[in-house]
Amino acid sequence: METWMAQPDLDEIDVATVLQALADPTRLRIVRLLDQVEESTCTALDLPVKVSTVSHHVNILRHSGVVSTRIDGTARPSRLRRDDLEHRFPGLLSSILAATPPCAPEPAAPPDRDDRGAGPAPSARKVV
Amino acid sequence: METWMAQPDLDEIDVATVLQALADPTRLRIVRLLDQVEESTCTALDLPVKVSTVSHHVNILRHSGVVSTRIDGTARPSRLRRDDLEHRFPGLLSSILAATPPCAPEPAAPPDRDDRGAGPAPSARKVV
DNA sequence: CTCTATTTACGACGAGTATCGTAAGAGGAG
DNA sequence: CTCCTCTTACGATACTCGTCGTAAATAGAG
Repeated sequence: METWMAQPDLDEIDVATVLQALADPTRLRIVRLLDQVEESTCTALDLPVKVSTVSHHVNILRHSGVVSTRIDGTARPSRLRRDDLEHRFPGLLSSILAATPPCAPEPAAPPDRDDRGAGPAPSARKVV
Repeated sequence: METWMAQPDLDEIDVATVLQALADPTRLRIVRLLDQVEESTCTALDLPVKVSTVSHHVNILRHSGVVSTRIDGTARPSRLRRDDLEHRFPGLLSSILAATPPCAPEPAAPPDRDDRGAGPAPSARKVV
């Protein structure tokens, strides 16, 4: 039987907390990496910060409900809670991952350019 | 001809900047209010902070690309850039607004400090 | 048992920022 | 014109938080 670390239940996930968790660049990068490798430990993640800092960020991501962490001996591999987040906030995580250019290998065609319908066009208006 | 304040162009909107803008509770509340009233000035928004602070937050929201501000005499009514955001990050803003109840109580984050718990598997994920 | 590798808890420090009060522009009313 | 309201720019302050180094806890290997 696999053991997991404590994490918020599905209906306990707060959108404000999730946004706060995803607001940090390092944490957003962790989410991007986990989107690619599916599962990884703190030391395996290639990040420009120390491992203790990575552990701190993964904790925040888990407490916010973004990732879940499994206990495997001394290792703590984490993965994205894709289905949970998609069920709770449909389209949120997917749009964030799709819109992230730096490490995204362009999986599919970018969003079609349907020439905005009613959006403000700053260039066509007087801007102060 | 309407005059608008400077704002980032559609393809200049960065998802990390947007997430950082939406991470603040006061700004998220502003977004919620603008979702209901469609357009409002800083003084008209009912918020527990001073007007100068509201203006500061609206500036951040505009620079991140979340809202656009019109110049109407001395007034500066702002509104959500719904179509732009939907076009750039499909499903992001809508999922956030859908997950945020209009009169939601302040989410006091429960101090779930049970990190090393190695507790039972989360009920949402049945593990072996 | 000892030894080592992995992870996290704990302070501590520094940068970023949310908030405020005040004051200065800007535009409408009289 | 003057007066008033709305908005924002500017410091100043307090506080959150991202980062680090160190140490403790855990589990596997020898």
